[in-house]
Amino acid sequence: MTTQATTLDSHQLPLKTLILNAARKLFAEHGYAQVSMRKLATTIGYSPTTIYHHFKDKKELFLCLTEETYRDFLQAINEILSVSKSPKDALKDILYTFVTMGLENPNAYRVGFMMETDMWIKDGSNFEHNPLGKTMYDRIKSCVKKCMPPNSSDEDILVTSNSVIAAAHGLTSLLVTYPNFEWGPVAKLKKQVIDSAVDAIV
Amino acid sequence: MTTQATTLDSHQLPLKTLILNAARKLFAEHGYAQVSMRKLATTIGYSPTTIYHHFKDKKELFLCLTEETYRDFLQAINEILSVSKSPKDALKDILYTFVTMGLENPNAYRVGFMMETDMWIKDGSNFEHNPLGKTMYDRIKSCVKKCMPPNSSDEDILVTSNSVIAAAHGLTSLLVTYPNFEWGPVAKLKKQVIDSAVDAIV
DNA sequence: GCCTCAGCTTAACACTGTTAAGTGGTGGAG
DNA sequence: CTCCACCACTTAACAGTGTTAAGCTGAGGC
Repeated sequence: MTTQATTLDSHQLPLKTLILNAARKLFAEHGYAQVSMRKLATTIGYSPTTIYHHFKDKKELFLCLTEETYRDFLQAINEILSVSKSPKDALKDILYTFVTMGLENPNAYRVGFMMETDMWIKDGSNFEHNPLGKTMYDRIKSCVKKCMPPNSSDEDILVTSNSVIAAAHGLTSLLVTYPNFEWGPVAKLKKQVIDSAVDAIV
Repeated sequence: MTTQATTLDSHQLPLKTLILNAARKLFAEHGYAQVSMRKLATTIGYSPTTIYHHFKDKKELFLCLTEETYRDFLQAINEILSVSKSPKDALKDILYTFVTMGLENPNAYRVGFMMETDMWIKDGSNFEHNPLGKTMYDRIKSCVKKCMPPNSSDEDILVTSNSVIAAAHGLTSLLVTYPNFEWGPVAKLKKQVIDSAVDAIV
């Protein structure tokens, strides 16, 4: 560990982050399935096997990028929450930022929120299993709670929170999946989707 | 064409539909990437090459199934519209059915509405390029239009229609992607998402 | 009986993720 | 200075993928 760091730092850059940077770029440009370990290896100028010395397999490499996505989203949410506003305004802000960040970084969004990793990665590693992902979800939920009457049941809070998230996610995933469709003015769309979801809260 | 039909009908079943049936089942069970042409071939008792005599490649096979999905959804929508109701009730019905059908047939939904086929299938074959998919979309849009004031602008109609669709799609895709997450009572969730989206229409 | 031809198969190509085994050079010990 | 250990890295291979060129086979028409 320490020896590795010294050896590599003296040269240029930890190989692990070099791999991650290249992978992020390639995945974002071509998509997960289109990037082979060999291609990734040649773009960084190493043999394929070298990657396997830093990541168990292609999935783990992919999950490292997922982790980063969750971290970014969570940080954005925390920043919004740190600036005190009315709960509804904060919630709208969060959702708006969520959608905006997703559209700015479509591949990160896909990786973090649109891939049923359980299907191919047996040991479950979705947002629901990731601490950062879960924290993110809980932040939104507790913000929704603050928008609701104090005597609301847990079930109502859960359902309302999930409804609001579903609306925001629906918009983002549609725009990310079909970017060329005639969606109309995106800003208006964002506003309408988020407002109608949040304003529907009793 | 005709000779093929006679030859095969005399035996049992057109090979093409036999392939489609097997593929639909396998894709639904294991997912697109997990089903190889060889596996598909062995389950129907033929050599892999035989499949290529009926479908240009794996993508085309996949797109045939997509087509079926759109057909099913469109038919359901048409049936709802044929029973005359208030536009808002019809719209809610349509969205509710849309979500329900998606949850009942997750893999068909994924195939039809969650895969950015443009990314891997160059000659564009998403719902936006598919006549049935487009018709489906237009049916919903015209139903939304009927829910709005008669003097609404085209842009408003477009945005409102897309907002409503985003909400329904968001819920469906979330439940399909993360079926094991604690979503709360699904029926309630469906109702809340759809009602708040539709009732937000001015 | 022979020819045609459709339906199907065999065998191969170029790729994929992944790993066992090996290489080469640098750092430290004697 | 020599030798050894170790570690970053590579080569070569395995088993699997989508796909296709070429060949087989057996039934129908002349």
